[in-house]
Amino acid sequence: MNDRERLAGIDPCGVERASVLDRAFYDRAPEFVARGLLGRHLIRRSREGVVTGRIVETEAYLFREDPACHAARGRTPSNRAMFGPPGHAYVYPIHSRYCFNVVTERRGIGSAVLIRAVEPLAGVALMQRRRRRDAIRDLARGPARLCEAFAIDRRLDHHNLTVPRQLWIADPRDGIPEGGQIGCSPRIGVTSGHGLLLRYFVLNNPFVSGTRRHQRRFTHEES
DNA sequence: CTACCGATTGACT
DNA sequence: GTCAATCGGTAGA
Repeated sequence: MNDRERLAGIDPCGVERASVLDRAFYDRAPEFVARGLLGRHLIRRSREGVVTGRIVETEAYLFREDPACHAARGRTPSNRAMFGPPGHAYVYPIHSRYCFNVVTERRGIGSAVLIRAVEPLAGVALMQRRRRRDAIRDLARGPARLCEAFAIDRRLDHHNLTVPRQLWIADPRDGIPEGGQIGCSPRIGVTSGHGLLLRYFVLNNPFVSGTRRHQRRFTHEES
């Protein structure tokens, strides 16, 4: 980056550095990060082109008293990124696919936020090619579909999301209904920790995953 | 080494 | 709604 670019706040890719979510954003409890990510834009730049999507569904995974969290039984070679610095990616394989998380809280605390769905914005044709599917609603509705559409795999495990390179999340929010009300429910697919309401989603957004049953809003009074 | 399993998806009734 | 494919990670012999 030369001085002119530095002064303009522009990196060599032409992206405004100020628009990228920074370390401080991720260095908080995962419940806050999960809610705060709704409405932000996920951006993936690769040799094939650029794709972007609005984050509409997330899930928090807690370091303590959360049996569904991959860090619950300590460090393993596979979950190492979870214990690393906040704002880095934790990408792990499941059922021969991938899921993408952002690491939260300080180094040594194994917590993260799973990005479950985005609403496609730019690069729809590229996403359709990667997914071998035309229906826009199904391009990134679900964590593994999202990874396929955005070409996210284990090579991006540990990737630093706080610089605008390959994969990052932009600061501006949009697409949240008036009043800022968001949905809250148990997490999808987990075999434990069902009493925890750690899934967050944009209400009435058709790009949120799950069936109609999953779109029901829970309150903290019910189990 | 083998056995088991999952934060999923897509096809099908 | 149901169900099976699929394979890396993990635990245990």
